Amino acid sequence: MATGRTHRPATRSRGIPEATVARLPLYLRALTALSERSVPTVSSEELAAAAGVNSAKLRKDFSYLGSYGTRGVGYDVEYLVYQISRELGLTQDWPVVIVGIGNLGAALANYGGFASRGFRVAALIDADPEMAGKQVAGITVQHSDEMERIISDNGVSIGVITTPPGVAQQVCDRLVAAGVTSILNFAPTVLSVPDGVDVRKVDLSIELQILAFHEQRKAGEEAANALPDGAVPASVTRKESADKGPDGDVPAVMPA
Amino acid sequence: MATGRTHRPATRSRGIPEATVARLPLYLRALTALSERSVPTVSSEELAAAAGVNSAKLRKDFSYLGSYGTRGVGYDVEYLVYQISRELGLTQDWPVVIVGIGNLGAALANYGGFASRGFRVAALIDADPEMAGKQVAGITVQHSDEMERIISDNGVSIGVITTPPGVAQQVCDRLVAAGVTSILNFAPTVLSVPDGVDVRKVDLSIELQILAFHEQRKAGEEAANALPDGAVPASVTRKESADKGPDGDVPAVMPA
DNA sequence: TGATGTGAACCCCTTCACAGCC
DNA sequence: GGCTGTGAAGGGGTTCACATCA
Repeated sequence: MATGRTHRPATRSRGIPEATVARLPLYLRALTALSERSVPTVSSEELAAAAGVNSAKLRKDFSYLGSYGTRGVGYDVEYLVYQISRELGLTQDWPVVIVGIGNLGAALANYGGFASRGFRVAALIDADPEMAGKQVAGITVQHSDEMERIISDNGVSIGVITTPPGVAQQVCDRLVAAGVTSILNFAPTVLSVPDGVDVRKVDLSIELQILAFHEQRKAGEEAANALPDGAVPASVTRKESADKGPDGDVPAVMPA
Repeated sequence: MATGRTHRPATRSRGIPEATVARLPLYLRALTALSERSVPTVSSEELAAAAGVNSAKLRKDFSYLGSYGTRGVGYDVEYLVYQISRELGLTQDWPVVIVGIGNLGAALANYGGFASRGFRVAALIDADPEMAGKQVAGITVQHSDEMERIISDNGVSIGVITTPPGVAQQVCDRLVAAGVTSILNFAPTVLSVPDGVDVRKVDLSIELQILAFHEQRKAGEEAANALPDGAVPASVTRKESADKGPDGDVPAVMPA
């Protein structure tokens, strides 16, 4: 990077931007598809198109990992798959527990994409005694009482919370106390965790609301602007119109 | 804003930063909880804590909406709930269709948080003739053949895709052709859409991979770096260190 | 020749710190 | 006195554009 060194700046290691990390899985997926089609190399342009980003961004992202490409040629697909997998920590197996086996928890348990990439459902946990013992996705549901033992026995460091919002924080606390340091939260609640624990959230309702915001914009401004605040709610005429388009390409993320 | 005007800058309307829009649902949720407890006002500090952000950010966010607070006092809860709802377009009803009624689609259909906030499941659609006619979450599943008619008849502008990845793009194309301009994609695929159509994606696998990356960091480098691929991986000294901590509060989504 | 790797410009967002108002 | 609203500073991330090198 800074230096013109080619072979892995050695100590650069830290400092992969969070935004880049969030895109690595995207690149990996695109590369895996190419790999299955036995494509040997790709240019940044082609791969970027497949991943839905622009090529400059992709090259910059890869530059944080090292110089894995060949000028005038492109990137070796297999090699990149390996490097990104390694960077993401997917060369090892991550046991995961899912807590809260309702509709969503069961759906996730059945989700194939899990095992495909280094993740293994180590246990399904539910607070309902009725659920305990039942089979979901070929796995026997266990009662919450077992949570600490399960986590400890399996060395689980990643937990998925699919409980009702009311109990999400306490489930989270127990997971953390038992040794979990990464949590994927599907419950519509803000979780507070100690330093060193990562939380990512997935929230259907929030996503829909963001879409609604833009949708309203597209429909025309009359609606929202029509009423002098203190006043009465809208009527919202609506009428198509493309204009604004939040962004040419993709919506976006954001850090925390 | 720019001007010192107090009463709804009228034409300011556009220009709410995307990052702010993404947090409005969070504020709204916290405010709704306060409202249910009949709390009349909140300070930026309290509300920020409840929403998991810092107070400066919250005040800045609200400043894009207008001057809705009272210095020395705080914000009126009910008033803010209304203003944010209006801004997000939740004062109207948004009919939504869910395409792909497998485990996940069914789970979403059963998800309560839907109706609670201006969203209404107008239809469940599946390509499997076996599914058509079945009841899921109290709604009769309809066959894909009906898609265009359903969207048109109900004025649907938001679609949720929970199909297998292989058919997601074609489903997307049909939705868009039929008039849908906002899509929430749960399929692990990059969707391409024309300008003016918003896509947000929710991807379990990507979230887990991001967590794995950080998890690997916490665990120390030995593991992944141990193998000398094409050359030698890094040594990456690193040693715990809370430092970086992806963030204190909340993670996020990402574009398409 | 052609595509990578990257400094530098640019832009958006976050954070600070305090002026302004109740 | 207390808390909002906001210029200004600071950081990150994206994009540009080109030097670099197989």
